[in-house]
Amino acid sequence: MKGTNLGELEEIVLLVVANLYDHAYGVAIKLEIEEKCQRKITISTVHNVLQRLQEKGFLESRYSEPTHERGGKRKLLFRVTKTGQGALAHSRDMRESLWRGIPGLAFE
Amino acid sequence: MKGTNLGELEEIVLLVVANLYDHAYGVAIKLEIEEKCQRKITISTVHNVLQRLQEKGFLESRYSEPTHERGGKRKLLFRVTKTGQGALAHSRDMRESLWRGIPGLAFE
DNA sequence: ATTAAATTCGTCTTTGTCGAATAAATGGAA
DNA sequence: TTCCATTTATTCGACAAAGACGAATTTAAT
Repeated sequence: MKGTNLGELEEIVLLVVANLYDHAYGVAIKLEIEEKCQRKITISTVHNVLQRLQEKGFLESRYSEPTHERGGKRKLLFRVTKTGQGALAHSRDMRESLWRGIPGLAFE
Repeated sequence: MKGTNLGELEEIVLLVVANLYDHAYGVAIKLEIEEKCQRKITISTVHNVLQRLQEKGFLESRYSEPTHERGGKRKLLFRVTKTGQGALAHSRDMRESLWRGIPGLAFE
């Protein structure tokens, strides 16, 4: 499977990065996941996934300037690549088609 | 994550079982995945996932009668439980809300 | 017996998860 | 003004869960 597919958490992280647009970095992503997905997650888990997604070519990153505040070191900002957008769309389309194929009786 | 969450493949298998309604067993599920998801998968992978989904309470199973054909041994037929339906719906709703939250600029 | 359809077993890779270590910036105290 | 405690962030190292496959086993028909 290596490289091509999106894991369950990987997909969520990708979507959340897109949601945060210009402000997607570790802590913000962690908080957004916990709020929008009702799910606890640690910051190291988030960073781990971010790194793998970048290696797969689904994310790219750049450093921000340090912020003028206590401990405000530079952040690693992420953005979804075209490839990443494609993977997300593919995954969504596939699932939508599966949902459409479910006969009424199956869920009664 | 154990028990509660749906892995990427687990979700697909669950949806495919729902698609196949009364005819969901190993081989049929494998073929349906390959056709609908454009993705190669072996029969043992399918069975492995089916078993895990059953242990999690998302699937239930029963044996069919042997079919009257060469080597036609009884099939293990699967059906999505109420719990499974709930997990699928939850997963879908969460992703839909994330998609809605993506600002136009993010994907330009 | 041989062949065919199906499921189970054992093993390995990839993803998911976390705690602890490290890095960089600020604000005070000596 | 130099150091150190504190704060915000990322990286490292280890392990658990999920994904994947080949080989073995079971059961039925020829």
